[in-house]
Amino acid sequence: MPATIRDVARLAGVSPSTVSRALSMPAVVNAVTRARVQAAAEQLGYAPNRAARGLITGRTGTIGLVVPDLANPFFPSVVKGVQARARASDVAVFLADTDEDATAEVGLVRALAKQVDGLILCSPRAGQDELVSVAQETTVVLVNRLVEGVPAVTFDNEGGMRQAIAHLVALGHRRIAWVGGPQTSWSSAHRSLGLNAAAAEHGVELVEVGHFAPTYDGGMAAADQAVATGATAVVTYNDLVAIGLLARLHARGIAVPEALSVVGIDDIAMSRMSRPALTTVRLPKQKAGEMAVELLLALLDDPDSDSRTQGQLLLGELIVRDSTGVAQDPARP
Amino acid sequence: MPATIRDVARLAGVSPSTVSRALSMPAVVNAVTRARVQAAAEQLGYAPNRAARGLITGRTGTIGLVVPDLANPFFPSVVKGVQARARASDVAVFLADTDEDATAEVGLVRALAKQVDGLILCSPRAGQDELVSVAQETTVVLVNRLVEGVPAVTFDNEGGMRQAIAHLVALGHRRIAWVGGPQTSWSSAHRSLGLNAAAAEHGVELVEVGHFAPTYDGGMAAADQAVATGATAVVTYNDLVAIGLLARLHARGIAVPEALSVVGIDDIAMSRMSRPALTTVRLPKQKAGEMAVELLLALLDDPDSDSRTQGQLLLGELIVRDSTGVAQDPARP
DNA sequence: CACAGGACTGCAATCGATTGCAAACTCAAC
DNA sequence: GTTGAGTTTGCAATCGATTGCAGTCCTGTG
Repeated sequence: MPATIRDVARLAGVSPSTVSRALSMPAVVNAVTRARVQAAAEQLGYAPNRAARGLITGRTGTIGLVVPDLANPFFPSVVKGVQARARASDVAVFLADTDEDATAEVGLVRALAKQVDGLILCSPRAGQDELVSVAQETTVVLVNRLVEGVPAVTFDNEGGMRQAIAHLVALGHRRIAWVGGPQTSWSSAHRSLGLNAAAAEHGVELVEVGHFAPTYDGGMAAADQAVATGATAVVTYNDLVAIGLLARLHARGIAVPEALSVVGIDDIAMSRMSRPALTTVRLPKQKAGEMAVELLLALLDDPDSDSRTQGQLLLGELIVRDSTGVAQDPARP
Repeated sequence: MPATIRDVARLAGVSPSTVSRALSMPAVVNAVTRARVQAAAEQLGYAPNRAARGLITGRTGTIGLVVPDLANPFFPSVVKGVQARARASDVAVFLADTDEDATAEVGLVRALAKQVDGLILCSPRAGQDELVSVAQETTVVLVNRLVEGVPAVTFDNEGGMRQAIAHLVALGHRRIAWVGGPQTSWSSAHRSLGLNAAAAEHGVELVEVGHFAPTYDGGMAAADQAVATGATAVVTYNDLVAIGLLARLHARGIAVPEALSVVGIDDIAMSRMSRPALTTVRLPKQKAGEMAVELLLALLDDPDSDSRTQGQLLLGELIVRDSTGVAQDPARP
C-alpha cells in the first residue's frame, strides 16, 4: 500500500538507484535531480521500507528493549528514556516484558535478537552465563546489572547508600536497619555492600532484616521485623517497599519520622505523594535509558569501541523529604 | 550472523524452498525430509528473518503501539496487556511514547505505519480527522477513544460513573462535585456525560469545577475549588487527580471521608496505597490492551470483519475503599 | 578538434524468504 | 511395460531497497 522507491522513481522520472542515492547520499546526485526526487518523495509520503534496507545493509534501525515488569514504576521511566533517545536517532524500539520470568526472558531475548540490531536488557533476571552467551551473539547493553565483559549502564549503588547513611548519621541515627530486596537481585547485593561500608566508616550499626519482594506488599511484610530490630531508621531496597512499610507503620501507630525514619531508593513518582513524603535516593532512570541507547548505538557503529569494557555509571542523588527526621533518643522513648 | 534458510538447506541437504515449506506448511513435505530439516533448523537455532518474509507476504508479524505518556501509570498497564497478548500470537510490538504531543503523535504514527501490520493507538491526542485518515492507510485499533468508523476498545465510562454516583447517593450525598480532565479529553467528556445523567436520575446535584491536568498536581490545584462548591463528595477525572486532591485536603486539615468523600477512576496500583485508600472505578486496563491486540489480529486476518464497526466495550467496577463515607449532615457541620 | 577527466545516472546483483510452476519420482492398474 | 495420478522437490521470480560497476554526457585543455 505505501509508496515504494519505484513509485518515487517513476514520478521523478529517474531510476530507483537515483532515488536511493538522492535520499541517503544527497551529495552525489545533481542538485536539480535531487530536488525533483525529493519533491516526488514528499508528494508520495515516501519513506524507505526499513525491512528491505535491513536485508542489504544488515542494519534494520531497530533495537529491542527487555524489561522484567512494566507494572513496576521503575521500568516505565527507563523505557521512556530509551524511547526518547531512540527516536532522536530514528531507530524504532521493540519492547518486551518478561513478567519477571527468567526463563521466558532468555527465550524472548534469543527470539528478539534476530530481528534487531542490538538489545537493551534492563535489570535482567537471567543468569550470568546466559547473558554472556547472548552478548556474544548480538550487541547487548545491560541496564542496572553488571556482568563481566558486557557493556552496561549502572547506578552508583554504593555512592547512593553512602549518601543515605551520611544523612541518617547526621540526624543522629546510630542503629539503622536494611530491608533487602530479592535474594538474587544484583542491585540489592550492591546496595547492601555500600550500606555496610558506609556504616562501618561512620561507626554506626547496620542491621539486615532479610530479603523481601520488591513491592508494596514486600514492604508491609518487612515492617514489623524492621521495627523489632530496635533501629531508629530503616533503609529499604526501593521506594515501593518503603511505601508499603510506611503503610504498615501507620497501621501500627508508629510515627514517621518521629519514632522511625524511612529512606527509599529510586525516587519513583509515587514517592513524593506518599504520606509522609518519602526521603529517597533518586536514580536517574530515564537518563539510564537514554545512555543505554547511546552506548548501544556507539557499539553498533564501532564494535571495538572501548566503551565495551567500561560502561557507564550514573550517580544517585539524595532527595530529603518528610520521612526522615532527628533520631529519637533511645534513652527516653 | 544468524543462520539463514540457506544454511539450514545446506545442512539438511535440500533446497531452501523445501526448508521454507517444511517449517511453515509441514503437511506438504515428506515426513523424513521434514524431520531432517527440522533437526537442522534446531541445530542451527534457525528462525526465519521476519523482515524478509514480510517483503513477500506483506505481513511482518509486527504491530505498533502508541501511548501518550508512559509516566502516567494508566498506560504501562495497557502496554503490558498488549505485550502479553501479542507474544501469545508471536507478534512483536513496537512501542512509541509521544510525550502528550499531538503533533508528534501524528508524525510518529505515520512513520510507524509503514513498518507494521497494524497499529494500536491508546488514548490518542490527535484530532478526529487525522485518526480517520490514518485508519484509512493502515489497520488501526483505538483504545480509550471512539471515532466514527474506526474500530476501538473503550471503557464504559457512563456505566462506571453511574456506579460511582449510586455509591455516593447511597451514602447520603446530595451535592457532588466533578473535577474534569483536560478540555479535549474524550474520556473526560464522556465521564461528565455519564455523571450528569446519573445525577439527574437520582435527583442529586452535580457541580462541575472545571478542567484540570490529569496529574497529581492537577488534583492539588483542583482541591480548593472542589471544597468551595460545598459538595460533600468529589469525583475526579482519574486516580492521580484524586490522590493529588487527597494530599491538598490533608494539608488543609479536611478529613476524608468524614468531611468530604473522594472517588477516583482507573484503579491504578497507587490507589490502594494512598491514605486513605482510594475508592475508585476500576478499569480493566490490561484487558483493554489484550482485547485491542485480539481485535487488531482479527481485522488483519479478515479486513471486512464486522468488528470494524462495533468495537469492544469494557465495563468498569466500583472498588470501595476508605475515601468514601456517609455524608456529613450539612445542617450540623 | 580530439581527448582526458569528472560528474551523474542506470544496470544488475544482492539480501533472506516465499510460492507458482514444472520436473522428477513413486506406485498401481491395465 | 506403459500410462496416469499423486507426491515430493527444486527452479526461478518476487518483494523493496542498496551499491559496485560501467556507460553517458559535459567541460576544459592541449
